[in-house]
Amino acid sequence: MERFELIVQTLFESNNLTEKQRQILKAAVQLFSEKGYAATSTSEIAKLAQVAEGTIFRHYRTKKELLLAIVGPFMEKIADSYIVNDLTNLLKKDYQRPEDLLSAIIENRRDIIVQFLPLLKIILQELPFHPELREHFLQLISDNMYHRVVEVINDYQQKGMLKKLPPTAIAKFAITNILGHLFTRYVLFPHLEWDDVRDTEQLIQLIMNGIGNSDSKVES
Amino acid sequence: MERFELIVQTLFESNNLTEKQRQILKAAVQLFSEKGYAATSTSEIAKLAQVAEGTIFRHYRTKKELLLAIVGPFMEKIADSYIVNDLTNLLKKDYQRPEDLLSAIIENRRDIIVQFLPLLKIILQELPFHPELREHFLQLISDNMYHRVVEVINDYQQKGMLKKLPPTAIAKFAITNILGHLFTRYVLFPHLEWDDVRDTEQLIQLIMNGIGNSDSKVES
DNA sequence: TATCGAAGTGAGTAATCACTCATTATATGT
DNA sequence: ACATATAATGAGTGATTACTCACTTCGATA
Repeated sequence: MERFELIVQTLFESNNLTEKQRQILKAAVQLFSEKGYAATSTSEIAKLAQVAEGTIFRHYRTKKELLLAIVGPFMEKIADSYIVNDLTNLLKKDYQRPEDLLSAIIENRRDIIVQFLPLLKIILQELPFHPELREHFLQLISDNMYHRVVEVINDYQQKGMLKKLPPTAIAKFAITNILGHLFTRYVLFPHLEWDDVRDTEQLIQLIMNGIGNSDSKVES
Repeated sequence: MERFELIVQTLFESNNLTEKQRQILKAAVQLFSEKGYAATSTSEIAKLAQVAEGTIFRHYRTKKELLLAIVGPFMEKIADSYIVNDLTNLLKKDYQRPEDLLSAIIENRRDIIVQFLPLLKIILQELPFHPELREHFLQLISDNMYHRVVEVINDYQQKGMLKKLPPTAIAKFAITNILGHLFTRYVLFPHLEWDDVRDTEQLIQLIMNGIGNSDSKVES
């Protein structure tokens, strides 16, 4: 199954969509991610979806509603189920060393980014221009993820495995490095040659040096 | 002087522009950064610049040429003079401790980002859709900055102040953290309350823990 | 098989798009 | 003051935009 089809299917599996509706969503995801929302016309979408232009407006009253019909469910479903649940599962496994948890998180995040890259590009592109999207996004993070992360960090700190810095600073540092790495790897320079195994190991080591307690430091 | 005027003046000080031309560039920078390039019409630009729409096309044959007339000089002048020269000056000062150099770089980068935020937003927005811009950008970095950075890292490593990791890994780690921090600080969540002094100190400490040699480690 | 609501169509809408061009205003050098 | 060039204009261009609507097709149920 091709890329955009997989995205639409994963994202709208619960909804029962018409064949034409799925084609519209698929075409919209592709064109929005390739050309940007504003630079994509509804006639283009209709043409690529092999659908009359009127069919688009039967299901989505405006072009923006089509965008929200794609981005909204992604942020709710994916950001909610994938990210939160998967992260929770990761945290539940009670990795003995924080670096093991880090490693699991990175691999998990890598899969999501690779699979949903086009959707992430759309969101990154449109977030600055739609304040309601930004707030929705922020709320998802602060409501669901923030407390869990702080909890886990506290836990590791009490076990003496993390420096006694403010948990928010540790979280921000780790997230910045993980997302920064994955962003440069898959968004900025995906065509460069990468040694993923080595890079990941190096990244974890650097992060752990930053936040880990010296007593249990990893030897180079 | 207002924000966009300052940007245009700084960027085109050497060129002798007509008053109308400066108004056009100023309006274009504002609208492109606020609404995005594709979502901004030439009639809007003309209206905001208080200029006939034809005047725009007297100076710039197409809308895209207007975009390149803004983004190109920024990348050449600013990225070349500001970033490269300032960084070179920073490096020349031979900061004894790498954390002092880091601190200076962060403050320097902060000023640039704050001053040219609208232009940076335009570039971040349009980079994915203009391969020639991306290559130009990449070349500027790899040609001018890469070697200098590696040199400095080597220097500090030989003085025993940095871990003997590959200089590229150290550079990537430091850059990721600095840009990641400034990005979240000024682009993602500029409206949140920040304690810049404390945050910067904390960031430097975390970075130094990651790459600094344990012998000369900063005590918490 | 008849019925009926939903799905799909495509020609048509006014508005707006980037861009042109003949004309007018302004600046400069002599 | 005059000539010449450049800057600026704004009405006008065809193409394209998001979107509408009267109509046809489809599919399930009775």
